[in-house]
Amino acid sequence: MVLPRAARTQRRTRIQEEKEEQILEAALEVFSANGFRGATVDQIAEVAGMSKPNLLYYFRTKEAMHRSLIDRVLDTWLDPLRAFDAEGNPVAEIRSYIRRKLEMARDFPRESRLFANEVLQGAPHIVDELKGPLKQLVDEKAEVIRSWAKAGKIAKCDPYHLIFAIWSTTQHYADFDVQVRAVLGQENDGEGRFEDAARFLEELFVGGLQVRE
Amino acid sequence: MVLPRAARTQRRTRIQEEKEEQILEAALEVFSANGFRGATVDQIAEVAGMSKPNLLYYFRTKEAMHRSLIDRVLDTWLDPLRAFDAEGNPVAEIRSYIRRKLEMARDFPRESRLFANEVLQGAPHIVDELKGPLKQLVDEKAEVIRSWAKAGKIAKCDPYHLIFAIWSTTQHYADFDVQVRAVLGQENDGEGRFEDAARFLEELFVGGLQVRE
DNA sequence: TGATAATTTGACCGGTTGGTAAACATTACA
DNA sequence: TGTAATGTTTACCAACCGGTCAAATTATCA
Repeated sequence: MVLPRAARTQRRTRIQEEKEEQILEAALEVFSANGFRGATVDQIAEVAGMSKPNLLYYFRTKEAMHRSLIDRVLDTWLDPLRAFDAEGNPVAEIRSYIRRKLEMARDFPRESRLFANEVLQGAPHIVDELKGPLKQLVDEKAEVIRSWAKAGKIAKCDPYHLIFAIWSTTQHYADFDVQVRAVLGQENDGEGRFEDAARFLEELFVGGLQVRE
Repeated sequence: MVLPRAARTQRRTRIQEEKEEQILEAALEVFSANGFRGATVDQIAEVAGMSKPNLLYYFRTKEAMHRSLIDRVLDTWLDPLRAFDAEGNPVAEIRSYIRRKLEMARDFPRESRLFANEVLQGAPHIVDELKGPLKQLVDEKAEVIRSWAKAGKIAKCDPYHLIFAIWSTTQHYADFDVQVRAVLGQENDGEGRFEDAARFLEELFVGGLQVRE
């Protein structure tokens, strides 16, 4: 029988497992570098090392690949924010949130760019997720930040814009990597750059959120 | 004669002037929303209100339109940074730089997204400009910031990462607009949001750069 | 081992896309 | 006003793209 993947029963073959992983890896590579429209199925197939019809045997459409990737990324992407602990020390929590986000930008730049591509072009596939689960999570954590400010543990500030600022500054190193490299030059291209960025951002946010008169 | 636009003599017709403007306006709309690959010439022609061959009479290729736009944007985009004055008051200079960048994100979001799309996908058309003119300008201004830090007027910090942080936080409101809107909700959608962002960012950077023991 | 299900491939299809050719229309200007 | 240059349109093309199909190959397991 030649049932499409989605319609098959629970049990997944070893080959299915492997090939789907292979495909998603290739799709991530291609989508993140070219956007949804800019990526071609042939290209993904080539990177995945298989023929196009073979690829389409596992994912019936280009959209299906993309959705599968987006869902996976969206979920793990928010882990650092979920880890934000209301009971912890505010400054330490913010500091570690920044560092974790920055590590993700360093270790998973393709995932960041996949997401950036999507949002930049109006987030046609994920508006609902943004307005639903994402907003809900941010609302919740914003309340935590607000309570810290109220208790005088950090400066009074708009928690939403604080979160946006952390997102944008950290993801910048993945999404605008080419620009960052171009401006900084070849020297200091590896771990040093990451540490410089981490140090700067931590001081910026910790200093900027210090309670002042 | 039917010479292509680029090969014509100096003098440009009134019609050329008008139509090229019309086309670039349409191209900006379409490119910024869909990326280079995602945009189609037909789409641009429709938005510009003319037939595709007519459009291609003014810009011989899709690339030519894109390049023309990118060149224009790249130039005006750096104006705020050029205005950075070594002689001015450091805190005031940084504050006004942030505000100006944020105003650009508000007033020219399409230009910001055009640029973001380009860089996100590896900046294939503008790597040279990034490594050349852009790097040079940033190097120059970084030196100014470093001198301020040395003179004890602001906290010691990596000037490059400071500039990246200002770029990313401000442009975020143009590039990730959909996400920002989704998280903040409909209420407070207009000028208020802009003012909130401006106030937050100014305090963040001014506070973060304050000289401390 | 053999039969059945799962996997892989080459050939192909209809729609879209960037771009062209050439005829037609309009404008500028002597 | 006449005419040459400029501007516009219709019809079209070759390449590409997402996806299908049926036949061939390989894996699974009774």
